Amino acid sequence: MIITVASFKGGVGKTTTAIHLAAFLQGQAKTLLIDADPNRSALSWAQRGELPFPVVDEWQVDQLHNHYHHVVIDTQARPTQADLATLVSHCHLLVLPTTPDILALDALVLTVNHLQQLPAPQYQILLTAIPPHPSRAGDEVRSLLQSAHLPTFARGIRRYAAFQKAAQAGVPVYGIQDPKAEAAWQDYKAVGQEILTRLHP
Amino acid sequence: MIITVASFKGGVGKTTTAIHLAAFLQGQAKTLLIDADPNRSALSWAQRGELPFPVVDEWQVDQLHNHYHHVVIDTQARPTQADLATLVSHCHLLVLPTTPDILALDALVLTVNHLQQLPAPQYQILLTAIPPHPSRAGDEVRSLLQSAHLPTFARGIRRYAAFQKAAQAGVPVYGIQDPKAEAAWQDYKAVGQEILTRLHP
Amino acid sequence: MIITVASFKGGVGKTTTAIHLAAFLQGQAKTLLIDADPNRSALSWAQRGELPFPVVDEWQVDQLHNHYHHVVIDTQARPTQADLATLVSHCHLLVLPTTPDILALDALVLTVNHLQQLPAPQYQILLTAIPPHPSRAGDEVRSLLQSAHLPTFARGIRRYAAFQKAAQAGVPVYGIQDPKAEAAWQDYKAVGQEILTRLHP
Amino acid sequence: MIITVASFKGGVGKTTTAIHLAAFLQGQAKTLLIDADPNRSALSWAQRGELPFPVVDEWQVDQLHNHYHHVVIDTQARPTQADLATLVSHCHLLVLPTTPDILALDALVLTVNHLQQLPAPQYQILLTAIPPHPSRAGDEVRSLLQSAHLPTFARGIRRYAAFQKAAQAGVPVYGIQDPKAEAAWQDYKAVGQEILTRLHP
DNA sequence: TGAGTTAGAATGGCACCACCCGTC
DNA sequence: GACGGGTGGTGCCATTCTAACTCA
Repeated sequence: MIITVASFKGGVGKTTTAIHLAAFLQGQAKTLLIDADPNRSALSWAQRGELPFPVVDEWQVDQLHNHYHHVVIDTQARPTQADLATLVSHCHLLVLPTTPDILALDALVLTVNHLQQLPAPQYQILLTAIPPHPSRAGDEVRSLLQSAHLPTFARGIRRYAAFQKAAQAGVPVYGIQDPKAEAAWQDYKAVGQEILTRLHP
Repeated sequence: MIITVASFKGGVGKTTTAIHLAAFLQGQAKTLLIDADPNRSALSWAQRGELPFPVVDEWQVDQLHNHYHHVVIDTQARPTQADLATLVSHCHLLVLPTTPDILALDALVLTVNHLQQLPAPQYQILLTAIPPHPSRAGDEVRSLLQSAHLPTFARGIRRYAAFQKAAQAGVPVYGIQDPKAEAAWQDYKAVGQEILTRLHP
Repeated sequence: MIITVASFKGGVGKTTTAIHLAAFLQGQAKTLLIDADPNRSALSWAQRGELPFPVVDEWQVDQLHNHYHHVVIDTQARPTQADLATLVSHCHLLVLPTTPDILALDALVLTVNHLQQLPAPQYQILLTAIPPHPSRAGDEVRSLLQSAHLPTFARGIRRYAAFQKAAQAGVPVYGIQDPKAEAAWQDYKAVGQEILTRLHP
Repeated sequence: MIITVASFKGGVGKTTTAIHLAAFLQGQAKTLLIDADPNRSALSWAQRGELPFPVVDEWQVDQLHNHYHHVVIDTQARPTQADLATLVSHCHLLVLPTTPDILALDALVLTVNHLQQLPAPQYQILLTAIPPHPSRAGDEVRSLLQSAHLPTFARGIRRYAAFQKAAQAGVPVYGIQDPKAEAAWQDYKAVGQEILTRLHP
């Protein structure tokens, strides 16, 4: 199973999402994370600590990826139209993380417009960095997306300082000392479940 | 005076910074904002409401920019090394917004490394989206940057929902109804002052 | 029903206990609190704000107390042996608040020794200001008291800043703005229940 | 030098203060602690373990106290006006421990009112059982006392479980095994220093 | 090898702040 | 429109338990 994570805009938790989806899938079967983002964020995350799956850059892929059951790809931000077509055609699901704010939604709309010109694109939008109650930004954006009939994960990822600590420590969020680490990990586990039920009903 | 805003990573408040620095400079003299980001975030911000200065894309620049005293340029994310050289050589100050988190700092280091290979680059780092007390992420990252002798604005921009509302309303942050709108605007005004005293001591 | 609150040692929550037991009983029937402590703590508590029952000093009692169903008496600290005998013989239950520390227990032992020389004294010990987990001071002292066959309330009162705020505001603890106000009140409600089931089985 | 410790209200650390001031003074010269509190808390403290100075009750005083350079007296709680006059006139300094809460302050005000009717009373207020950060109860009460021009020790005594352990073990706080024992002892040492500089400038 | 010492995990109370939603 | 209640995230501290580590 190949999961690609992409977004037009940076800073929306693309790398965090790739890492934690890979961590979830690793719980099911051998998983590989390919860091195709020129910033090499996922690689430096892995370098600072230890992740339960290997992380490689896109040049090391050929000799490896048929040893793995699942592959998660962290792509560069702002893919071109052509890039998008390639991405979509080579994966089972394209995950589009976005924060619940106007600027990110703007960029999301551009991406989706491009996607919908492709034949039967498999993609799903993931709301990330959702601010805590009483902000309703998360709910508002979700219902907005749903009313636009855009495929969105039912579960979103809340904004927790635990994710920052995890990035700093170089581990998945469940590996750090934080009162909200468990809740943060549950969010990604729920999203991982949604992916599994979508692709293997 | 030409101010360029750039960053390797998206989602760090690049567009917000460009808009509010332009709003500040407009208070001194006629100012133009050039939106050179392919996402056209600044343009869509302007389109949703009204900004006190004109916003144009990079193709409309030639016939305009000598009518203006100040020009702020919102560049695309992830400029190449060559792009950076061009940006730096054509402006009086390069502003590098960054959020106080590891992933953004990673990208910042790449940018700065590139910059320091250029002759006498004029740039300054701006901390944005600083989480509220009791988080000390802002202070920690600032002292980290200072201990690395990187030029950093003394004032940072705090994370306020008011900025989201401003983006949605298409106005600068002082133009919206929000208890923290004033504080948010003060942050950018202080940064604008720092720029003025740096460039016109 | 007449409840007397007494202790050899001050600072163990005697006044707080008297006030909150009266507040609980007021929920059942008309209740009067008599402040017989020379420090007049209960009266000054009532004066700072508003309590749901009247508070009077011991000189105002005669003309009043037959209008009330329940009477709670806050006595002075360090009653003499003779005082104790009088107290016990004129109430249905003597409540002895004590904090879970050695110095308070010392004083408690003196009180209890005196009490046990009286015929069939009705009294029960209430643990107050119990420090939070992981301190086990509360549990340790409770089992110590039980192993000495001293009648002790099953529920203790935990140490919460909410009680201080309540004293300052002049209201019962449920009347203030504090995240732990509800838990604090539940403690006293449970103790009140224990009293009711003891006296009206 | 004769130091008397008194308070209208119990449970504010009167005995703990007397013991630790005596322990401090013992470091300067031979010191005697007179336990005049009917609860005999200091005596039972001494009995449970070993203190570096003798503790006697008020009946054993006559034949002893001229052998000692310093004498600390732990008085009973709630002295009458007459008691207070006697206490003040027979000591060099009256130390009034109080916890930073409204009920204790109430009692303190009564004491101070009585004191100020005496000629040139030498007394100083000591804040005890100060709750830890982030509570600011200690600071608030101290500035309140200072704004009322009441003589207050600059250093307060923080609330530490170490004091309970010390009482249980029958030793001064520095004699027990506890991570905060040293900090607790420093608090009293600082207060002792303040006394010395006040009385022997 | 055993005992004392220290380092870290876990827990809970607390204050602060940002945010939304009522009321006045 | 300002103000207060309510909610939730975050950091900090005190405390205890456990585990590792040192020293005799």
